[in-house]
Amino acid sequence: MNKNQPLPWDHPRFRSWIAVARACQLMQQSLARSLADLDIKPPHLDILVNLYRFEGISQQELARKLLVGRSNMSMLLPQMEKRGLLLRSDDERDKRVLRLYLTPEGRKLSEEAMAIQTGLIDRVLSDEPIEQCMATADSMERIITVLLKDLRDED
Amino acid sequence: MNKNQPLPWDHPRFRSWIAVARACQLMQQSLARSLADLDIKPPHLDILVNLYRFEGISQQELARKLLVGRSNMSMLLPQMEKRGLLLRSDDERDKRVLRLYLTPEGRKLSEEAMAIQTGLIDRVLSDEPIEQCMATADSMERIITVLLKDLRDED
DNA sequence: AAAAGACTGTTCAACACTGAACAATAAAGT
DNA sequence: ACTTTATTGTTCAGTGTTGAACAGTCTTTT
Repeated sequence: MNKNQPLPWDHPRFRSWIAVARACQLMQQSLARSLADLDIKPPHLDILVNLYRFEGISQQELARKLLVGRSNMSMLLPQMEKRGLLLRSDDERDKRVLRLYLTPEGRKLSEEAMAIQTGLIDRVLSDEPIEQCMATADSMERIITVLLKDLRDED
Repeated sequence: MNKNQPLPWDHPRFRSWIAVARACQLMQQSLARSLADLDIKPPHLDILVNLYRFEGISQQELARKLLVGRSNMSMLLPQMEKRGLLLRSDDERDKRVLRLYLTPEGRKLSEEAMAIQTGLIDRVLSDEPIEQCMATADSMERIITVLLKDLRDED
């Protein structure tokens, strides 16, 4: 029976991925706590970071980058807009889309939040050699490519 | 300004971790689709795998392993019990705890689900050299240790 | 032009997860 | 023995996320 169905935890790639998933889950929880001081949660941070980097992005593009549904953005963004963190302005060329911009206040909060995130990552990864980090990054980017390709093929 | 606040994406460990998180998110979504055939979701799989491995575990211990709240188990387990996948039997030494056991049906479903998960991981990671996988696993396990220590220190 | 199809953002009902309050039980302190 | 403190599992209200249905706008086809 163990011949027909070898136990997954004897499988190196399986073990390896389980560790990745667990680490991610824990990091997410830790990040959530660290961000509580700024009164935002990880999803808000993801939004802020992407607006910081890609000014004028649309809600749709943002949702795609974050791998979430459009409806999710429709819930979070107005709430962040009311809080004065960002602006949603009509695109004149295409009246369907809303283009997103950080306010100065949003930009400031983004920087604080990114500092917290970077600090956390730095502290937790401080024992990992930099070459190992880069090698892992390369691996993960290849994996992301494969998975994104899967995703597109299913439509 | 870039001196005072260097942009995170120029920071190797940051970039590296973002890639890890993204890969995880995508893998989770892909797994959810693959599991749909068996009519279960990733949280159910996590439960099944742990019951498969640690027979007679309590709900509390299970929740701790999965890094979720006890209330979560109180929601999912009765529902899986009704489906005939597992049994919750009283512990005689301590009448507070419920000990969890897979039924034969649950065991069968677990094996099918694990086969699906292993297959997915294998396919997606097939291009990654095995040594790289092991090195990443070591990294991640160190990271997990650090984060779990954090978690304990906060109580 | 007109019609058909595609795309963007919104709404809503369904479901998932959490943390706090709770009841039952066990363990420790007095 | 009795009281206090801890632990286990449950319930519930609050919050987050999703996918489907929808209205408004563009694009393509005819």
